[in-house]
Amino acid sequence: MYTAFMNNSWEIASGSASPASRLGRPRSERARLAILDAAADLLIEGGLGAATMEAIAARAGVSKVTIYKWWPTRGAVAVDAYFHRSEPTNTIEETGDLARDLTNQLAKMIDAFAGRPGVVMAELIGQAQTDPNLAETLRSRWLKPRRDEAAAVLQRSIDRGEIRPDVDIPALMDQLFAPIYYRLTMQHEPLDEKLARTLVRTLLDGVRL
Amino acid sequence: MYTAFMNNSWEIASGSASPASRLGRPRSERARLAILDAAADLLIEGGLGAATMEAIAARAGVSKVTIYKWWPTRGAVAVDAYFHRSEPTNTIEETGDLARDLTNQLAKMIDAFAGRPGVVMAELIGQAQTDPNLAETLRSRWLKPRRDEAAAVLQRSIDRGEIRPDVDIPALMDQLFAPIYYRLTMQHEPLDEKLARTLVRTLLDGVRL
Amino acid sequence: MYTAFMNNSWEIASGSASPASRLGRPRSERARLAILDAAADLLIEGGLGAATMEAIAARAGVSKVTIYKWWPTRGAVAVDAYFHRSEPTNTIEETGDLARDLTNQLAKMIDAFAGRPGVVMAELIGQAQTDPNLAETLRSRWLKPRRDEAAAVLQRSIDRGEIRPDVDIPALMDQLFAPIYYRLTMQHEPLDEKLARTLVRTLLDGVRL
Amino acid sequence: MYTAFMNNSWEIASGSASPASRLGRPRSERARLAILDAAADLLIEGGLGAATMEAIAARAGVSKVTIYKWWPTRGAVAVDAYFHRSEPTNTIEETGDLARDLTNQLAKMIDAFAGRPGVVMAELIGQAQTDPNLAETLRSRWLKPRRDEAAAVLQRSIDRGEIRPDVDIPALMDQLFAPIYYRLTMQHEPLDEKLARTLVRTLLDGVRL
DNA sequence: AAGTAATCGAGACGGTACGTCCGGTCTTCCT
DNA sequence: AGGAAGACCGGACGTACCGTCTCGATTACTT
Repeated sequence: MYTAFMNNSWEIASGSASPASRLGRPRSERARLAILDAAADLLIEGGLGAATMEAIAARAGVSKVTIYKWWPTRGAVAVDAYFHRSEPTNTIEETGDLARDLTNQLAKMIDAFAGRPGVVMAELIGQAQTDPNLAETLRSRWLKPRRDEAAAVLQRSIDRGEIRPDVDIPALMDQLFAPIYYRLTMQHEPLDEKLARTLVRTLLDGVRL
Repeated sequence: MYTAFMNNSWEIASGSASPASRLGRPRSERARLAILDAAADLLIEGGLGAATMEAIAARAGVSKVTIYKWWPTRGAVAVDAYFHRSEPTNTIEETGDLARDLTNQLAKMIDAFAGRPGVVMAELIGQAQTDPNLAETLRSRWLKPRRDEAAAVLQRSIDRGEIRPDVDIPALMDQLFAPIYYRLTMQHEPLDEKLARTLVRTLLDGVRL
Repeated sequence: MYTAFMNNSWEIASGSASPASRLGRPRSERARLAILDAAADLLIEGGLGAATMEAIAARAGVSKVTIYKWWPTRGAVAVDAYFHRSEPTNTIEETGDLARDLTNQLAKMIDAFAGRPGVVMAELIGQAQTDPNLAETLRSRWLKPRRDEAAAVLQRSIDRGEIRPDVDIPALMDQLFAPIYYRLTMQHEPLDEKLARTLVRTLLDGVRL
Repeated sequence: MYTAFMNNSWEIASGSASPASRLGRPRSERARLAILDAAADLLIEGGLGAATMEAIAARAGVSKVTIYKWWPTRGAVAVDAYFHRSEPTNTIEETGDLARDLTNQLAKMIDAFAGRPGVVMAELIGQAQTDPNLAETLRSRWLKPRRDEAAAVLQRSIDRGEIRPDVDIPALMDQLFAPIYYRLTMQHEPLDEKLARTLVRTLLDGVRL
């Protein structure tokens, strides 16, 4: 688990780090940012294939060892770089209208996957198939927050008595989110915002006459 | 497009081979099978990472050039090897009970993804993110046949007047199949046959009270 | 020994070939010439390195097997091709003036080694270091005729009483010819016709005061 | 020019190494020697053909990249390995007797070319026909020192008034040394020490009655 | 005319080595 | 102790030729 690395900023920010960490030369924040920026640039320009450890090190003006010191695999640097650039946009305002709120969240995600960032996310997911650390990071830092948020919206709707109380919430989440990732990775159908409305409507009302 | 390579058996079987193809030493069927078997074995044993061109060549007792002659990338060999082992099982009997038929098909797919073959498929999907040929082959040889079959089942149900005639069939297909691939690749929830029933039920009836 | 192959033209010309050779399809003279021409062209254009069996076959419009049928190594084809283009020029007129006759022969050889043919000969000699067949062919078809001719000139001079009768003729031949090959292959000094005069003069008169 | 590589030991020995060269991990002397030893062994055992980059790397327990880092071609490694084993023996004592001194030097060279080392040298010369770097190295590190030494001996003899002062010294050098290389590479006559005496005698006194 | 035999083109094949790339690890000195 | 520089081993890559091997087609001579 290298999620610890993600918390570095936090550890550094907090003044009361463990006494052991106060020995020797402190970690260079300059190097950390240079690495993340270099990796992010490479990801955007040439995808995951271009973001080799060597290329990142060269571009960041940093030695390879420094990268390995803080991130175990190239996938780890890549996710961090991805979030370094695009994390902020993940909260959503809730109106109380279930269909509208869910549609909004899906549309926001579809929008975030347009263009290069979508390609990069697809490649990260691809890489995660052979990199368990990367998979775990994607789950905990990307998927879970979004699922939790939607699940909360749904739960509140259940509480309001709009939804059958016996539903399988994780399965519902999948029926909402999975098609987006599926189209992102398989490219068999276009990934546009119309999809958001269709998914929510079918989920709520079904297709049976 | 290397899908042409997949059709070799078909092309050869059909009597109308191009006259040019009768010149020179014919392709060695022995080598073709040895390659596919070696690749399939390696995939099962060690995943896509183990199915190196060199390893396949060594195990098949074949030269690397012979592989490159017929498949452009290791992904290409891998899909062919995957299908070489597992293609037959894809048709489904139709009973006329929509829910039952769809559930059966999903359950069959979930079953096919249990164990090593599921891991391999996940890795193939992962690899497809950086290998457009592989992506295209997966779409045309794996996804499409299954989607087409389910779509036909759904269409007949529409014709029988059981389903709203204005539904977005591709989106429905995604709401059925995508969660399976999503759980296969992201591993955030278990992929078991209970999921099949839940997906179909929600799709047909919705969750609204 | 593939010197037999060199005699092919002779064998073909002579009507009374061995009875065994009269069975089956006769050797294609067209292919033989196409091969030699292709090889010679490649030698001139890109040296021995360019005259691969595959390149020769492709350029001659001939299958590789046909070449291997008649020549065992690429060196063999190369010498034959070299002679195919440049053999005629090797006889010399004798005037009876020893110094003049020897100088003429050396000068002629130096001239033959100017430009690309010299480079090709150097490469053939180079290749002969690891190809015994090629070495033997060079000795018997190139070196020996020239040495024999010069040796005969020298012998007649001995008979005329101009030269010490106890000389080591092979060593004399080497002291005349070797410097030319040495400069051709080592390139440490220019290979020009002035060298011919110097070599002959020193050989005849020595350098002692 | 990779002769620079040959001088590494010298450059390192000299105290004035460039400041840049003190950065990073220093070159591994262990690897350098392992490579040269492995190459020399392979040369002796199987000639230049056996001294592939892969074989050298495997035998030296070194990666191919490390070899390519310091030597551009296999010829380059081969010469270095050759000299690594046999360089020391090249100086000669001078007695003041011209014939004797020259004969001694030639005999020493003939002796050095007996057995496997002679074969290897012949192959190096052969390879040099298509490898300009190798050719240059042979000239500067092998031929030139020996020619310079003999030329100095000759010059002193001229100074003593024993030899015609107008002689073409390079041509004389060739008439002495070339026959040895010629017999080494063409194998048309035996290369024994008797040749040394014959060459010197003819050079000094000529053959004219 | 049918049969026999060798040749030829095309091109697939196993094999060896090539020169390169990247991953991870290491060693050195500098800060 | 952290970091930049960079050398190092290992493994795989994709390519070039080699020499061998099928094929089917052609071209003679022999019955």
